[in-house]
Amino acid sequence: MPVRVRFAPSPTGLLHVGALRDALFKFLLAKHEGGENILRIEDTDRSRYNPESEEEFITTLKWVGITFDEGPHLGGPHAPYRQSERKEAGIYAELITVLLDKGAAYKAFDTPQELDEMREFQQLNKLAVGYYGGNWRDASAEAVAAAEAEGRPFVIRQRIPRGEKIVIEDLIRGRIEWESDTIDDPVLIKADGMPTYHFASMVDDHFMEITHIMRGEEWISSAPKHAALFDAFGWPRPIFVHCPVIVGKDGKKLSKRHGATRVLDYAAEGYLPVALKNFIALIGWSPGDDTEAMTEEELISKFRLSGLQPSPGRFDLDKLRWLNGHHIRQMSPNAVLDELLAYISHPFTRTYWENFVDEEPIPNKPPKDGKAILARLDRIVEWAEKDREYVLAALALEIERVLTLADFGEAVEFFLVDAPTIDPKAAEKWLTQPHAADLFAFIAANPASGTFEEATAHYDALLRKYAEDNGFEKLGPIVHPTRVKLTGKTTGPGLFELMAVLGPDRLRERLLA
RNA sequence: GCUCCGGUCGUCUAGCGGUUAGGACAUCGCCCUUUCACGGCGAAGGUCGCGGGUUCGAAUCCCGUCCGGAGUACCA
Repeated sequence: MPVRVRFAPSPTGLLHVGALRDALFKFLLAKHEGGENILRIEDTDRSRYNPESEEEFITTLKWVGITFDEGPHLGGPHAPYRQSERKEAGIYAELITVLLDKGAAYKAFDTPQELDEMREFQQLNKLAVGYYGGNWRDASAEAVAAAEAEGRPFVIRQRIPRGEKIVIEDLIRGRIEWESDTIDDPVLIKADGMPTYHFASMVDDHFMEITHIMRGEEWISSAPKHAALFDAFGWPRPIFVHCPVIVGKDGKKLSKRHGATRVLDYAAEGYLPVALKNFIALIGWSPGDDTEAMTEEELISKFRLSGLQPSPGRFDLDKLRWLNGHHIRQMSPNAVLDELLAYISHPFTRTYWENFVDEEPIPNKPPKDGKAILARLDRIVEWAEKDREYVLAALALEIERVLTLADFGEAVEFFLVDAPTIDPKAAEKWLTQPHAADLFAFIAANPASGTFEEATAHYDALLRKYAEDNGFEKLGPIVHPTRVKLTGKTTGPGLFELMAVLGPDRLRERLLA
């Protein structure tokens, strides 16, 4: 039987990294097993419904490269893929009748106030809080009929069996069991006629032939209800896989309060989809050996359910940054430029930086200025149009000293301006050297020609010759002033390479300025 | 309160009865070198939450305990 899994988000807001990990594991499993990955929208809560949310999901998933075989945007043999539409189609109404007829569900007419009082009483008496029968589980048919005749609003609850053990076999955690008496009777159909997750999701999983219910561990508590529901219908139970969650720095469930949890924010900050996938996959999963940096193909070929781990993991931004740098370094300058151009023009990159407020500026440094970051990136676009080869050469020199796509803006800036902004401290130290003017004139008078390699070798030899002729034992006093004059900075690519890329004209112009 | 899940260097992890407890990020040092990176090498960092067992032998199995987390909605 082919593996079939589903990513079933509730369209209430943004797609955050926790949900992404959930989606990623399923995607990887489906790909690895040659199975199917299904997208289903669980929009049964009308009060929390957010119409922009579904688009956010589709955009994010597309950016990150998680694909589906069936879904609302794709169609498929089990359409519709939105629960609100499935409700309209009468799927749940029909099935709840089956349950009612079997006695596996019952109507409950409790008012909200009654429910509140019940919980208050339970709390006061240190009892388990929940609906363990209430007034309606064992109500007579007459009482139910009378309440219904009065037109009183009701919900339909699942009649959890009593006095039994409910056992599930979780693929990651093994056997988990509950006394059924500790499981409360969940609402299956709300007063507005909409099904709850507990009902709609299980029904859909059954009819969509889902083989593995993969979800976050926060669902373990409701697993016995779900198992009991499958049993009540007489349906075979799918395999339960309760994945560990990703938690924030404080060890609590990751939420919007922890800052950048929106996946598209990572896109906007210049993280590569492959790096994000690689990183996210490594929280809670490991290939079993020591490999960590993986391409998407490797991720797919190495992904096994048995590599899943039970304990929650923390989100370590440093490691993401390292991995992102690693993946950037795997790319050719050409591929980097294409990626960069796409990145810079993405609407979410632009809105992110335009509205960026640096909430945690690095001490002693000015806060990050989003608009300035965008301006630098735009310079790359501009130059790529008029001189792609030049930009490519500049990128090639910076690839190994960059962690995100956004970093390229600053890294490459000095190549793309008429005159570099000189760091005052660097100028004070190196441009005040007595031999500086003479040195610069000497270099300007001896331009290189030929290929990049030849030019690099030329400047290498040239500066060494200057050092020798003028009695400098070390190259530092020659190299540093030149670097500051040409780039405005004390750090950056090898000086000779950078000179070769700038070329004789720009060199002369900057040196003699 | 009740129910369940989890617990190996700061962080992510390997480990499945016999390992000097391995790797990665971060940190520090050295090498490379014109700087910054990259890369290479190395160091520091873990009494495997704790306490009992079982065993010749336990991070690994059992019991207890502590701590952390989740659920406890007509949300998912």
